[in-house]
Amino acid sequence: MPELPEVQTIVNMLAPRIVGLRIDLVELERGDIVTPAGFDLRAVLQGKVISGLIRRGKRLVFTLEDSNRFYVHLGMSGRLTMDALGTERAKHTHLILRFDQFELRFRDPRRFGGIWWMGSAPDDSAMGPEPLTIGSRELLDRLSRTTRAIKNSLLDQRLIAGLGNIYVDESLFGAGIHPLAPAHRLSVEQVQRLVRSIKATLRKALRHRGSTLRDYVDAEGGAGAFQKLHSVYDRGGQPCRKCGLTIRRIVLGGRSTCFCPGCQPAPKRGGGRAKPRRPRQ
DNA sequence: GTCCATGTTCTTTA
DNA sequence: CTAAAGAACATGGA
Repeated sequence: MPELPEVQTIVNMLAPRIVGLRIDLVELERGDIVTPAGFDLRAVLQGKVISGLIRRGKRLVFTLEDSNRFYVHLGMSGRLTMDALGTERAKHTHLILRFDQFELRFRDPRRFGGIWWMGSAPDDSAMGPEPLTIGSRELLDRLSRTTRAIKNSLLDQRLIAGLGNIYVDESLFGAGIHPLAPAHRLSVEQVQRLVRSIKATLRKALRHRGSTLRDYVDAEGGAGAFQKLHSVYDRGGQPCRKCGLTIRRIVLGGRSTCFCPGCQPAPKRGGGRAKPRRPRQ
């Protein structure tokens, strides 16, 4: 469900409210949402002060006063909301952090999300660079190493972190690039347009507090509004807002993919740039 | 009953 | 061996 704009919206609302607060009580209703398995979250969280909250990719990374960290990933159906004490807890609420004036609830019916304990170790995850600050040179370099379709490449969090199905489709539309175009065959100009489109798309989505298609809500339970402005995502069969042709929906890597056949012409066969560089050992 | 869903990871195939 | 494609995970809504 939540991609970079949705996760950032939650962080923006949450951080000023919880940084500096002490976790008075930890209630873990389902232990199996915690990684590593069997880890005693209450033992390391209860009584601690939260000293920081940032977004990295699609993760919400919490720092404690003792420099230990953990992150929440919302998966497909996860929600992280601030709720009044004593109010009814919705089904599938798996973790509650109680503060003095309210509580933070993690709810996730499908349980693709969860809590990951990071401890104090440096972040050695293989996550790719942030899309809002990546340079076109760096993206070009990364794309040049894979023959996969650009759509699949941009969904790979190790290549670039934070984009999901919605914002990849929207960004490719903005750049006029067909989702099936092989990543390593994109021209320098195409990658420059792509980086500009990714940043413009994400910034605009952030201004509208993300996209709500079914599950996403912000930290106060409110919906986003960017779904009303989507150019292609979830618009298969409808007319393109730019050229009027019918938006097409195909399946790529098991994910629905929407694009405009007029604005995003099919990739040329052959030609293009050199073969992908084999990573040197 | 069927199909589909904003994501990630493990397994299988080439 | 590696890279890429496919399947699996769990629940709910149309």
